[in-house]
Amino acid sequence: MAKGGGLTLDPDSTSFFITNKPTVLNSYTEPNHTSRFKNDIMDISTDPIRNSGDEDVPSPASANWKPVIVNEMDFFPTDRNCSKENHRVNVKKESAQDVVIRSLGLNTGLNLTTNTSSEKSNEDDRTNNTSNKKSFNELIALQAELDRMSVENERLKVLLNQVKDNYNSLQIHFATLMQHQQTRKAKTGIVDEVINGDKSNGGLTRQFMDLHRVEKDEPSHTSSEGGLRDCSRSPMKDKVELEYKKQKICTSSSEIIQLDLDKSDSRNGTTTTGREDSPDQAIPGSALNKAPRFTTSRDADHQHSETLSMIRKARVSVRARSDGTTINDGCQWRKYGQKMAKGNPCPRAYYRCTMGASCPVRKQVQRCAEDRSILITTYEGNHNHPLPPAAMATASYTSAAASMLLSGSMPSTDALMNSNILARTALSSSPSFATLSASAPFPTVTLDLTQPHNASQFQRAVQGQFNMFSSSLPHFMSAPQVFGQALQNQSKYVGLHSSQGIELPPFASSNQIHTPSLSDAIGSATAAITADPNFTAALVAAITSIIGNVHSNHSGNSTQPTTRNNNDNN
DNA sequence: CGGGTTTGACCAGCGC
DNA sequence: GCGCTGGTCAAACCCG
Repeated sequence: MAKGGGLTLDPDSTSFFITNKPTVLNSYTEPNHTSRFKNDIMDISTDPIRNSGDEDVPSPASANWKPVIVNEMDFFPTDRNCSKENHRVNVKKESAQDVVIRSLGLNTGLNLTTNTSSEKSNEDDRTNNTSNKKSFNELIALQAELDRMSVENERLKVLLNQVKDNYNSLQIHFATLMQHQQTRKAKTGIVDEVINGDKSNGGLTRQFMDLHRVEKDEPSHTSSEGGLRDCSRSPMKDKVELEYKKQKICTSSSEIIQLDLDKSDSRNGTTTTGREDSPDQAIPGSALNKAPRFTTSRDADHQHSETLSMIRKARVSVRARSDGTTINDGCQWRKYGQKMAKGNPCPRAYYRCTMGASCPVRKQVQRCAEDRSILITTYEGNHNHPLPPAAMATASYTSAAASMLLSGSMPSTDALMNSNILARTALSSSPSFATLSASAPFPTVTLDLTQPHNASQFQRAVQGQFNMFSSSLPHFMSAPQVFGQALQNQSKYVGLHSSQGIELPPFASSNQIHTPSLSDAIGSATAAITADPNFTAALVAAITSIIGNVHSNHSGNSTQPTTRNNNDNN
């Protein structure tokens, strides 16, 4: 490009390159022309323009001819097709841009003239200044354009986030409406005792029922008055929709706490019925049994049974990559059936927990039709027996489902708040990580642990909530122990225990194992999470289990031993 | 022999 | 009412 060296301007990087050799300038730019000095500056002797006898350009042989030595520039090397006039030297002309720049008082600060000849310095400076000012204008324009694009980019980002939020909200709402339609057709004679029961506790729930009715489109709902609800409405749907309304309306923690407290009134627990498969025992250790009692026992019984039955049907589905027939969740299962499910060539296996005499917990295992390496495990119910620490994660799935799907049904304490926050944090941080489905037949929360992105995001969510939890964790379940147990579980998967220098029995109690520091645990958990999705599943459930424990401990109204409480003794 | 798995049958819910 | 589908049961079978 530059034959004799000099100064060039890289149009891409907008930086100047100074070469050693001065260049004899034999070209110039028309005042209003957008082209720049050409890089293919020729030697005067070989310049066809000069040889053309153009009278505007003095010949070297003439007395007036003075070679103009300036730095070679290449502002726009692609502009190689400009007319011959562009190559002429007319340093006495001043471009309009120069005038503008000078009138604006702009000082490029660029004095890149390498020519030391005093008699040519003025012309050199003028030529350099002209080109530099033009380039400076270009820089300013580019910078302005860059700034404008940045602003536009930010605006689009905000717009995208808004669209995503709206999409998620609509998705939840759509699922709710679908559930509503199905339940409305299915149920015809349900007497609304929930509403009646809420009359005794300030009517805050009523407000949401009314709000719900106001927002409903169906005339059958808008026409109802005086606390009577459409008989076709199922409590399940109401719970789901209430949660949806809550997420839309509540923007502060205090609001959420208040609402949760209100809901706890309508659902406080009673003693168990003793039926082995009763919902009460299906949710052992659930905070449902420990809520403050504000309503009559009849209402409480009814609402309690409804809610428990509802939660009994809530499911947690975990998608994780596994080569085995099932994921190692620490529980003992007995397969009692296998069916070919519609739409999936892989059979669905049915398992029942055998760790308890009449444990109601069951799970379904089926491989993903699209990706056979993904194992979809769906848990249902809660254990009614003590569980080893390694199985604590599994024991918590249904509680997590209740928290995420029916958080409005949970009696509220600050711990419950944490539970909701955790669920919402996971959901909000990565909508693709956990998805809620209120569609028939059962409300299901799906944890997708097949993507490392989701796992890491949830890990961050858990880590973010960790400090909040650690301050309220029960004394018998310190935060490091949580991760310790999780790490213990993980160690069985990937052999991390060897790195810890300890050997862990399969169901070793927490106080027998090495308790890592918080930072170590988090760090190890982070590494483990990214290494094994199964561990992420365990960690998810472990955290939610602790949340449940915290709540149970805070409520202090336990009427029966629970699975988690029993585990807490470890 | 006990515990777990397999597999065909049975039942209930739902849609047409 | 009928067929489809999901879920469960239980006898037969397998395995350590």
